[in-house]
Amino acid sequence: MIRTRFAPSPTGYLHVGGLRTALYSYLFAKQKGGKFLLRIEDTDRERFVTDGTLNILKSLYWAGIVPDEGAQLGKGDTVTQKGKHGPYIQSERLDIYKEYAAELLDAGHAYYCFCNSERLEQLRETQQKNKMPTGYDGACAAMAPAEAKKRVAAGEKCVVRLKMPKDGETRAKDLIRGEVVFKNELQDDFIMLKSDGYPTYHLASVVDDNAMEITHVVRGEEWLSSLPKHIQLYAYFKWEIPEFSHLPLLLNPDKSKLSKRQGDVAVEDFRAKGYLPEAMVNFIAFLGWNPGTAKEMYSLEELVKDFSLEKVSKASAVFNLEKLDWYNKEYLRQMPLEELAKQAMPWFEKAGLNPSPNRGGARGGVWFESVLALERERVATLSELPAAVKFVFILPEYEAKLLIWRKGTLAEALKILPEIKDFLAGLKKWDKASLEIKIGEWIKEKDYATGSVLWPLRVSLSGQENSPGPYEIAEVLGKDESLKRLETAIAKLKN
RNA sequence: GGCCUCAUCGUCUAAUGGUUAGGACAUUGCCCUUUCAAGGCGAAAAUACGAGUUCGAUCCUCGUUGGGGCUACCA
Repeated sequence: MIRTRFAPSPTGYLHVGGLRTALYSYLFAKQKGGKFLLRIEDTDRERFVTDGTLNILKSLYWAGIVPDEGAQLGKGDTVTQKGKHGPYIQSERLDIYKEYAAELLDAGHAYYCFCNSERLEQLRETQQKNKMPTGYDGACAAMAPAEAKKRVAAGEKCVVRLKMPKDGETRAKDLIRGEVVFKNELQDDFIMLKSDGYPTYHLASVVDDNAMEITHVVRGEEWLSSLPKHIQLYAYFKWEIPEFSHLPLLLNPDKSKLSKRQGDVAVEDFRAKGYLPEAMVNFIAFLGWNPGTAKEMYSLEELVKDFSLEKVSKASAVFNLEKLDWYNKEYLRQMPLEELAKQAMPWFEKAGLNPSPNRGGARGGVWFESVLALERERVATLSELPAAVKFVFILPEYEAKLLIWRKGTLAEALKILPEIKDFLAGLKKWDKASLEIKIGEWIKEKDYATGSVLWPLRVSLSGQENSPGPYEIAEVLGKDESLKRLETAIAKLKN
């Protein structure tokens, strides 16, 4: 049984890079009929953020990535846990890490270290100055275990370091990169248990991945350098080593490391901007992976079918929003109107536009859908929708000269607008299709240039230079409102 | 500085030891058209550089350059 995990730290929000890591991990597990779990790595008490876990959970669920096991989003926005390998929150597993650390201590694979940060800092400085590789010099490794124990018992502050072999090399397999080789002489004895009793990432993640029976570790490339540490831990514990996949990182448009300074990096920011989860997932999935076919639109289900870790590219990818906009537009167009109305509703409330005014007669709630249909193909995000259709709710202020077609004249507009208004007033059927036919016939009969009628008509109805066509606007506005707006336009021209 | 790692159009990427180096987004031209959007048909745009292997390298090897990661009692 394949088991993968996503193991974020609750330091605030879910990063888009994290979303991709979670996604790839999820896709791989689902494709193989395995399980995807969520573990919370909250071993850094300084960076801990209270609602961090909740925020991550919300973003993950929003994207449709729901863990089978581990931390879950519970009712009423709470964090719950599910599964037999728990707890899945590392701060609740402190005793477990201590036990394993003790085991390594007893076996002589680890030792207490009493060096203070001043000494370590100085050591690092000298090493840098002498162009030496930096790292702990192993000073405390020489201390007799009995003495070390005595000092610990006396309450002296200390950490626990792992003894790393200093000769030969460590070879590891990575599903994306192939074999990776590290020289052991460069490996220093790293800290696995901090002086506050919390484990570092290295110890905690290895212990947990083993305890939670993780078969495939999918994580960011920033972990590649510490892979030898983890391999050594597995070796000392005599545990089976999982398969590793280190994903390439995401970059800013200037190719620097993706940062908050150069734009949004939190998944919740994109959600707040009105991006759809389908678009976000599709876009993120294609940053570093593609099926090798021309197929661009992929639902989460389709990704589960076609995704493959081996096809993930090795090079880091620029996080370029232009394509996200395109994806979002596409999904906005594909979405059933009823669903769009549901999702757009909060945005209209926020904009102070009442989405269900007593308009459109018997059509009632369907009216809102027809309003959205007007502009859905012209906006990139949900958040742009209210402003785009505001003209339906409130006729914008506009200059009289806007009513004059670029190939027409004031006199012409002044002549045609009242005529078309009278003609429309006599019509019985008021839907887009019949309006289009009737008005078309009328124009032909009168032998007017199409634009000389449609332009002023459209501007009268929308009050805008750019807008959807006059027939569809007229249908949405209804006959009374349409005629009223024509009246207004004519009055404007006469002034 | 040291170590690890990566390198195809502006961006995401496809491809093979022999191709007109393909697609998508973005840009742009034309068409459609009352405007905008959409749509249709086009255009421009890349194998970082230098050696080597080879009849032939974008592809294999080495080097250079450039980017990124790590180098924390952060993850």
